[in-house]
Amino acid sequence: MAKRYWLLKSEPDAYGWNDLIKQGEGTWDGVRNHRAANNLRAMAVGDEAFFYHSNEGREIVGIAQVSASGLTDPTDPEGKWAAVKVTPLRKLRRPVTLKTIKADAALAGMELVKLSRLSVSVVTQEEWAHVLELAGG
DNA sequence: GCCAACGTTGGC
DNA sequence: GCCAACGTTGGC
Repeated sequence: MAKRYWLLKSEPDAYGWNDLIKQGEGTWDGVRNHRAANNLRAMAVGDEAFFYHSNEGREIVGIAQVSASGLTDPTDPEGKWAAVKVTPLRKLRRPVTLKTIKADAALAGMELVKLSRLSVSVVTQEEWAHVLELAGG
């Protein structure tokens, strides 16, 4: 299957891009929303994901790559929820803010915009390419 | 700090 | 099974 694209949201206070850089690899767990969990389960190794800072910054700061998929959430005692591992791929030349995304007609349909509380969302190939353009490549 | 959106819970 | 109440998230 072709590579797919995602967006991972995190509060920089709790776990930011710099934390991912520092650790080299991060486990994406603790997701307790069914739609977000479904997205997690759909991820495959090699897929790429925007790393978005919520609350503080409110911008896409970098790109992460899925390094392990289909894991069971280690923070879930019942083992029902999913998790993946990601590694930092690269930082964006220019962060792309939520404001910019909302103001851009080509990105108005993003799951991030439509379901603002979703912590793991889908990014289409077109949206991915467009955000990269805004980021200066 | 406020509030809208959404999910979950619990009474019926 | 419906729906009101409540809690949480996250943008502003």
